[in-house]
Amino acid sequence: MVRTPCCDKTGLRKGTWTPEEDRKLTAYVTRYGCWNWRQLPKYAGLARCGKSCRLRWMNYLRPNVKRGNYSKEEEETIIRLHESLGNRWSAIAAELPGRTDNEVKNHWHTTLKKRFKQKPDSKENPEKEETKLNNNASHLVISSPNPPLILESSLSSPQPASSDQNSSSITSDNTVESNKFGSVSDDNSNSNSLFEAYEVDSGSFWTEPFFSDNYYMWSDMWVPEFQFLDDGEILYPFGFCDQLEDFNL
DNA sequence: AATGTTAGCAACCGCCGAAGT
DNA sequence: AACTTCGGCGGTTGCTAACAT
Repeated sequence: MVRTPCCDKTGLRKGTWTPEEDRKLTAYVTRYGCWNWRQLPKYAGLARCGKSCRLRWMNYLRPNVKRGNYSKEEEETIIRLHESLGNRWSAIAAELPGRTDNEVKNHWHTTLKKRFKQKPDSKENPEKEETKLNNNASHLVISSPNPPLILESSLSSPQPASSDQNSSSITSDNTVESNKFGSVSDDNSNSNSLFEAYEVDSGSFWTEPFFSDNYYMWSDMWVPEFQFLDDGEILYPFGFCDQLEDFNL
């Protein structure tokens, strides 16, 4: 079987993303969604392979991606799930709202593994114990922790991570389940609040991100005035959500 | 201050399974 | 059934800032 290479070796950029590339990708995905990652860079005006765009969006640009220090609870969750699941980083990350598999993996390798090694009774590469995987369902039931955990299987499209404010996650069957981190914060001052407000108002944003009648018109697409801050945060413009609704997104 | 080493993280690579043709 | 395409995943690499000498 011959597979086409994921990257055209000629003319495609590699390496660190520039703010301009971030802006283009964010603007495009925000408006049109990720209808086809391989085709997307062409329409978004990016000299990147689709995989690179997907990775950048999922791990960095996507709204609600939580960055910065891990809480004690998050670290304990990673350690506990790693004991149960092994290196199934996407499944572990699914239990940590806002964290990506890449970030969880990095944190494990850079921090937690060393700490883990210091404990003589810890298992470095534990067998995957008693994981029951239902191939048809979206839930993975782990019977070792008590109470049993129900993990979402990896989602195929950009899924808004649950907000810190409501400490809940949206399951694939559109039910909302509270997560075990529990504490509800009243702090609405963080920079994600604008986007989160939009998510609440428009459930179709992630499920109907693409309208086919003019998706090809990237050259005249509306590009909001994003501000990319030094720490990686993105400030969405005032009225951004209203404008999205005007586009029937 | 200069150089070497380490840690942390962003990004790439290659493989796999699912879905489509 | 065979092949192709795509999204997703985990392993790995390479860059850079921080730290040590």
